[in-house]
Amino acid sequence: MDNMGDWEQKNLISELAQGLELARQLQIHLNVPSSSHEAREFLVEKILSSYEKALSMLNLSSSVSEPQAIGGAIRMSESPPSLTGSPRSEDSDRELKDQEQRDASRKRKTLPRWTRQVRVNPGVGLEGPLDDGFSWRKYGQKDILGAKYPRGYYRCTHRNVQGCLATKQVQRSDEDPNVFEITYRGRHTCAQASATHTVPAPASPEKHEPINSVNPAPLLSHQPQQTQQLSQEMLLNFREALKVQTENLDTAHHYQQPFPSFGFPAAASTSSVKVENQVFPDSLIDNNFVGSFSPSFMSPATSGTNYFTVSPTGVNSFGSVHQNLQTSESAATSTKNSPTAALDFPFDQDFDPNFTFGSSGFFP
DNA sequence: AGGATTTGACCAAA
DNA sequence: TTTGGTCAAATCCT
Repeated sequence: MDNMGDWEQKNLISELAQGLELARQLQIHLNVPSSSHEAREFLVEKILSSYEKALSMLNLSSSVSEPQAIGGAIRMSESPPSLTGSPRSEDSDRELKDQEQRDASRKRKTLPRWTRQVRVNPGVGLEGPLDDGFSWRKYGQKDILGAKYPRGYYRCTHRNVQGCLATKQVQRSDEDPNVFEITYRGRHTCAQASATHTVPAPASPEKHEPINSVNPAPLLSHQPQQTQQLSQEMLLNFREALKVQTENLDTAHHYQQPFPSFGFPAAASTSSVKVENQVFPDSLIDNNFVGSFSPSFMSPATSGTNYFTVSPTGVNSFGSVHQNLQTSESAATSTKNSPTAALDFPFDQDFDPNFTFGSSGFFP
């Protein structure tokens, strides 16, 4: 991206101003014994997210790793240029196939990737699918050598139409089935992403997605097409349920990457996110506390790990109930429901906070 | 009917 | 040659 647009600049200023205001509020709260711990926590989170968001804005405006890759070296071969989304013809398809694959490979190398680990608490039933605001479509599943569970591959639903190259891989941990490693690649360039950031669309409260694929019972039903944003109400609830504990707040040095989106299991009571490859801003949880819808960022865990826990209560707030638990482990390739759960999270979309958690069969 | 998911095959990187 | 990632036809679900 080039320069920051006016609106971006305004957003940045507004974000910083908000952070300031929140800090003041926090100060007030600190002096008021009656103020609840939770309220303070919210404020802290909100502040962190405001600043993180501001940083990311700055970062995005100057850095471009992904976009560049996309537009430059990589070229979009994906789909036909047409934005209509019309499927390409078979013939041309064939012809393009080779090249596309090659390009894809190149992309593989070029696009930034980052991994997060999300822990889901089994306790509650399941997770509902939360949407991160992005729509993901599963395009493959593969058994990975040495891994107990298959890895699910997801790409942005708008790939063909808008050339959005964002993809993610969801791998359930062998050791702890409640932990999912989500690897994101590429930043969302689709309208959805931008739309999200700018204006949080009203989300449809129901976007629940089935979360897992591995459940014995195919319950899922909804598809990821959902809309992306959570309603404010949901966000609030969610937020309340979430507690972010940041261990390292260094904000990292760079927020260069887009945020991954990960889905969150609804049921999860707790989830921890860890950024492994560098620098990502991790932010995450948004707090909608003050009305801003902006997603918030958690702290980047630079080296650390960010955990965010979702209390069961929170889960309930989402209300999504998908109980699809499958245990599919063995089924290596069978994925049943896709996890595309997108949660619209309050994550910032600017960053691409997409968080979708696809669960492909992960939950027990 | 349209769109998403499943799943075996294909391809490239390691 | 092996393994991971993607494609795409078949199938499933709304």
